[in-house]
Amino acid sequence: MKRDEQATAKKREIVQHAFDNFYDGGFHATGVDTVMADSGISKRTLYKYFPSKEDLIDAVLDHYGEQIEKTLFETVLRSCSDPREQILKCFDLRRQILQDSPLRGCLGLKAAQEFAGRHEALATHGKHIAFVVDDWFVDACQRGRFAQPEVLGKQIATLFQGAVLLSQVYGDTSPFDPARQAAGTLMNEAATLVAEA
Amino acid sequence: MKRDEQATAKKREIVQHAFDNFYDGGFHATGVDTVMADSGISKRTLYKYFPSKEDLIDAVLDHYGEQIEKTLFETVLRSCSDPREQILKCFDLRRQILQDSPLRGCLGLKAAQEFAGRHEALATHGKHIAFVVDDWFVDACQRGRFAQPEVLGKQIATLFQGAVLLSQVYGDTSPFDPARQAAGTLMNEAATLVAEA
DNA sequence: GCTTGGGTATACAGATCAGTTTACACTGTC
DNA sequence: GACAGTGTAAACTGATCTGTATACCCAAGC
Repeated sequence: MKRDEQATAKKREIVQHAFDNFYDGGFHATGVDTVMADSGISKRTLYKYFPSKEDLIDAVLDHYGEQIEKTLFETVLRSCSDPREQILKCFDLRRQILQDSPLRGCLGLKAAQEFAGRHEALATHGKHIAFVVDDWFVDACQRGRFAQPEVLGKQIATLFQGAVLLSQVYGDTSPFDPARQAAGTLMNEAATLVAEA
Repeated sequence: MKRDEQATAKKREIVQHAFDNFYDGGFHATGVDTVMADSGISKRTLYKYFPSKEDLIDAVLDHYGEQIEKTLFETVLRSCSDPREQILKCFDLRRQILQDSPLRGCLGLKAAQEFAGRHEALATHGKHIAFVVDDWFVDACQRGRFAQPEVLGKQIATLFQGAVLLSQVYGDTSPFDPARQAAGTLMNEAATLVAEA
């Protein structure tokens, strides 16, 4: 393996471990030593790739954002073309991703919570992911030609984020059942309104 | 003022300040020194009333739980008798409580997030408040004789908690608008199902 | 008026954590 | 085979945080 390939591979590996460590233990409460021990790398190497803990957290949030955008939304867009089905599939796929570790919630919101008023750059980075989710559902509702797509999109996004959150509280993904069903009901209602008009 | 009265008053005062400090800054990231400085008390006094930071956090969570149960739910129950109106009023009142500081989210969920896998007692205490919210909405839906009250109650609770959460992200309480509206739509639908049966 | 409980101020111990530095080992390239 | 780049291991600095201990102050109650 070439030097630069090795470097990016190592970097990815560190981010992957840090991702799990921060996700499970929180950003403040998890020390860089934990990440080091878990990744099996020395402190010097860690600080070579990531000049500060802040940089590492930033990379972890990027990784999470990509997971949401690529693994969730892009997969859903490829799987079917009907916006209504896409929205419901979003609930199913998010639930599946969360299945193995339902206690973790949303890392973006976790960052937004922990860094609010303390480190605005990282808080904003975390919030950005929540905005992406909101926007995606609004966009899907517009493509589906529902009545009041902005309102409906935000309603579904609220159900979606609420289900992720409550999965953390309940320790399982059962909150996705009523949330997904509610999304369906709201879409039916919005479709009826359009048909009547 | 008698000694014991003074003592409980002082304790309440400390809890009130600690409540704001932890709410704004997080439990891990906020030191007892911050609480001391903000309350204007010495470290010795703090540790006389609360033998450890854990005890202080526990008292703060109790305070928050009481605020939710008394200031929110009991007030709503007194204000009107129709369960449907009570549920909608819940959204309005929660929004009003959050109005001055919409960035804070739910303290119970904050505790559940921060202490998950690190301090189970406090994590459970935080989660308990979320369960209370869930149960209250399910109970209200049962009193309202809606179809599938358990499902509807959990759907409304998901919207409610999601709105609190997204208010934090958006920095204002605007997410309550679509969430409240969605709760109304879902209740209409459930009432129609009952009427048809 | 003296004691006693409650208070402040502050220094301190012990732990933890971010980040730096030093010393040393391995490996691909010329 | 020398060398530069990359890695580990580990000691160390300085800051921060929880919790304790010491010394002193004030006001209520007998």
